[in-house]
Amino acid sequence: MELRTLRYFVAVAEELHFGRAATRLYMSQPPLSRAIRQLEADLGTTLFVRSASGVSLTPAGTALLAEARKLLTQADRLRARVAAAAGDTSLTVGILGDSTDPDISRLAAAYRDRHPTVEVHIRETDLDDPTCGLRTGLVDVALTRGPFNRTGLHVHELRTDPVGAVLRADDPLAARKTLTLADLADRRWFQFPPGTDPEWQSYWNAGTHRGGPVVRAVQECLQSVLWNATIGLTPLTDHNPGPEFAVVPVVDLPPSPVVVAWSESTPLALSFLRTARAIYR
Amino acid sequence: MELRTLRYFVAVAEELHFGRAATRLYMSQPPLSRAIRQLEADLGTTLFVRSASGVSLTPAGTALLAEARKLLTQADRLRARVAAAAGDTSLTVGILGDSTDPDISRLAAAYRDRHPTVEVHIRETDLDDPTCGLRTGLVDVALTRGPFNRTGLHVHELRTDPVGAVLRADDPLAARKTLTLADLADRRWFQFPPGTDPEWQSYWNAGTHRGGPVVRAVQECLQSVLWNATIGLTPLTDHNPGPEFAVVPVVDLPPSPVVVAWSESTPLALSFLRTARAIYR
DNA sequence: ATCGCCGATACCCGACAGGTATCGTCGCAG
DNA sequence: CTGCGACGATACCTGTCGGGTATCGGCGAT
Repeated sequence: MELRTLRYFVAVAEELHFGRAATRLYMSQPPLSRAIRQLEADLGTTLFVRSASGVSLTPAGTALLAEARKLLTQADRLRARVAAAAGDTSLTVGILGDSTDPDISRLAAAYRDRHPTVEVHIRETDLDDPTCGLRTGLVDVALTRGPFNRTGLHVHELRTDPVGAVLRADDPLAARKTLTLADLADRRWFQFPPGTDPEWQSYWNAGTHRGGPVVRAVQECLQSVLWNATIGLTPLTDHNPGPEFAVVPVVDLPPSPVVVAWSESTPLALSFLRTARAIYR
Repeated sequence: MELRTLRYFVAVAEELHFGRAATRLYMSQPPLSRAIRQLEADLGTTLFVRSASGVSLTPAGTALLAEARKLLTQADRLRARVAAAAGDTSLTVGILGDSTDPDISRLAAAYRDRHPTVEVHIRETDLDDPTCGLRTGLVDVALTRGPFNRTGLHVHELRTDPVGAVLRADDPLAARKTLTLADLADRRWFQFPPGTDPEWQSYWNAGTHRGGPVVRAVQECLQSVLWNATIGLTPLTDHNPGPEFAVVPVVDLPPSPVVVAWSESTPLALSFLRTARAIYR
């Protein structure tokens, strides 16, 4: 019997529906069903009555619901007490300005939830510094994208996304299902400001130097796509930039990694890494 | 943060020594160290000060010790409440008379601990019924050895032990490191009473019928070794039968499985299986 | 200076928690 | 009564993680 299992149980007991509970828990239904069965085996008792007309609680299930809620809130209190005893502290997180990833808000919520007394400062940075100020000590931990020069930094890869080109919706290439670099060879790309990390710069310009406007932020990049014949590149997530744009996968670009980076392995930095891994699982 | 991790933490905090805590938890030291580090990362705080002169608690660790103890006792209470709501019930466990396995007492302790309100009945059975009365409904679940006729039964294998021959300490073969069936060909073996499960009988007589005394229990078998030139077979565990005997591995006998068997998959039977698997891990 | 204790590290492996695809069953509508 | 949709269960695959053994490194004691 673990706390995770009890959280699963509470979700099912509140929804009285395995599918909805699974959605709420950001997981699929079969492992949830299995976990509940295991909990039943663990406690030696049936907790739910599964019938075609729905799911309901047995007496033991009702008792468990009350007890599990108490236990889980006490577990939350435990976190708070330990954090208080550790002395309140603060953590500065750098994120890239382009991060429109919906998971980020989930991560922020989860981290504040697990570490309520830690003062979290968010620092958004321009596109020219993928380390978000890690080296200059401006931030303790960065949630960003690779690749960049990682000497002296710890880096953990969370996920990789394929990369696509951002085009105006009326661009002749916008209807294509996929693109290659050759299709984009005659377009102007954007440039990074001087001083930008070379690995990063080379990655987003696909290896060669392209004459185009200098951009510092995603918005500038998009504007540049709208007003010039400029190419924008963006990771392909399920987030869409807007109806006036089309995003088409570029098949011969390597995928772009989402990473957590930090320079000092303090417990707080590691705790951020930990919840990030849990969210991006 | 899971309950298991907190139990680990409490053990280390009480012993202030990773090695001793690991022993107490029936595990080895490295995974314990790792689990504590993960807990520290999870909470975002250092919990122990590791120095060559010993391990001590940080303020956060001290706070966690108190809180974790409370949480764990409440978790135990939760089990009890759910069991009470489920209505008290009873479970009859059959074990083979020969089970001198030290894990069995640990299993019994763990099961009573996890299911305090379940009335557990133990029924020891003779060597002639490896199912311990499962088929006749005398027991709900059996902790026994294979192989036996398993039609209509659910069987889960916990472990397999190699098999050895029990000899008098002054037997000429007693000094050997290993034996083969050929070495034992001229000895008399024991016989099982009529009605014994055929698979079981064939296994412990290594396939052929051997003329020898009929035995019903391990003690009879050992007496027979002492007083006749009879061969006894026994699984090789770290338990020793006594100084007047020698146990020598027989290399050409298949190993003997320790199993849990049950006929009705009731929650209580499954709960017994679950704790057995946890103990015999 | 060396030895020994003890926690950390490195590495391996089996178990398990997660996923997708599909099934079985029951209620309901036509 | 038959087809269909909803929903939990089952089957199966895969990556992660919790367990193990072997070994290292650092500090204290003799």
